[in-house]
Amino acid sequence: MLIDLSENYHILQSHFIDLVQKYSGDELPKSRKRMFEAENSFNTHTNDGHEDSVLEEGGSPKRPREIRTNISRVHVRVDLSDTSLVVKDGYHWRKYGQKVTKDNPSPRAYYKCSFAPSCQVKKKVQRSVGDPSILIATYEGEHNHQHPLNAETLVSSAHGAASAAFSPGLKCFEFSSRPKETVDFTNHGLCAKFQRSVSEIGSNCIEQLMVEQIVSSLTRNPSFTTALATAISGRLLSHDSDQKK
DNA sequence: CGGCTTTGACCGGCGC
DNA sequence: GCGCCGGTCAAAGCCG
Repeated sequence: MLIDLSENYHILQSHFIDLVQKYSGDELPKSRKRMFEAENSFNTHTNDGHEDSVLEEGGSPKRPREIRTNISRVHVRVDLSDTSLVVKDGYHWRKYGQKVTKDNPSPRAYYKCSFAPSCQVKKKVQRSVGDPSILIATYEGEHNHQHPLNAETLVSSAHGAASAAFSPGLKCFEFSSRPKETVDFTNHGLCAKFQRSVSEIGSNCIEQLMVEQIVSSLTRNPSFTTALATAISGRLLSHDSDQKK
């Protein structure tokens, strides 16, 4: 399992590097290119917790900027008449700003997690330029507390995009890498219903992406690998002692 | 009264 | 150095 996890991680990493190289040319407008690079640099740290950026390896060494972690994006379909920039994901957010950005006529709202004072997770919510009925929520960082509504679910252990995917109240989740694939979360019930929704859509691709997201999240989490290694070694030790008996 | 939203001001990074 | 722009701050206002 560990080998599989590790291989999947490296496959994902090489795919990502390919994408970065593909889009690092002059195809994007300068402002968007900058945004693209900044956002991707947040996603390119290694699974041992170091913040080495793939872009920094090949790019300019100057700019020892703050590198934020665990960027994930959630797309939520809302009523067009609903002008509030609110994405209900179960967490408690405090709005601290709103701004109209250059590349989008609809304002962008800025939120901080207010459930725990020490939690530094931020969220940006803005309507999609192409489809105003879709709200794009960008999450930065990871919560250092359990989910307020369903601490018993995967949410408390999965990170980043995966935790966003399992958050309750979402009407729709969209993988950032595949903008056209959406999963209906209108009904409550989380994982079981999520799996049912996936099968209803009949797309193995979505399931595969989900698995990849979770694998990526778990392999990034050092405590998960430590716990897994401890569990395996404990099981082997007990198996040894059983055999000796 | 406390928590939240609104909104103009301010700050810092980046390109020219 | 200057201007643009995204992100953040903080005072004022709103609401339960």
